[in-house]
Amino acid sequence: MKKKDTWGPLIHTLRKAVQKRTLPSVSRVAVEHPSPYRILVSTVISLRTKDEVTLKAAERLFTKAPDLQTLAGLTEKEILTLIYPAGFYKNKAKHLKQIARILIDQYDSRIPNDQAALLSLPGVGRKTANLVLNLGFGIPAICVDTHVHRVSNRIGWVATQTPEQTELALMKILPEKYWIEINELLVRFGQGVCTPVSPFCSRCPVYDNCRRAGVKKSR
DNA sequence: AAAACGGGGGC
DNA sequence: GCCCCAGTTTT
Repeated sequence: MKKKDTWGPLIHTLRKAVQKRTLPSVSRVAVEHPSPYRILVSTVISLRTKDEVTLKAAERLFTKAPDLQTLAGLTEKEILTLIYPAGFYKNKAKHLKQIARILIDQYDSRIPNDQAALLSLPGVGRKTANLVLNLGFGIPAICVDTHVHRVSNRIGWVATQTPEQTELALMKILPEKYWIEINELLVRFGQGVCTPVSPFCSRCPVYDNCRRAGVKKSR
């Protein structure tokens, strides 16, 4: 006997609230060029960097380095120039070159489709690894960024301190079939409605459950 | 658990 | 000027 799934309607409600927002940068890359290589590279670039900057940096890099071999052939400085001014560009350039080298030497020039292998790469944490699994391979995983962490706690889905705790808590309460879409949905909701300091509470469909954590003023 | 990495854009 | 950005690594 199965309990009725109340998540479907709730997710549908949230989706309507963010309907008009454009996709995050990595999702746009995924839509236009659904290759694990592009997902991985654009996700590394997207770390703490605005969508538009990420998109331009990724496009520039992809024209010079459309695959792992050409990426490994670029110097760190060349990569750095291509992805500037994405934040942390020195670290990212170093990591991208290292990643290309490691994948060519140890993974048969392929992007691995398992979490442990992805996590072993420099500059790749849980959020990046899970996003590559989701968008690159269609494998269910919950990737928790600042938006997902903040929103999940505010609207009362979880009560957690760290992103990893949020990931585990969401895996417990959310049916696996929603794991992929919930990432992008909560990010877009966090960007467009449940923003960090002055959220648009007037547009929020789940206001009644909100803890209003960290909310200074609402709009 | 907290600091460091980091330039650009929004307000 | 201050805050924020689809976080990760180091201390």
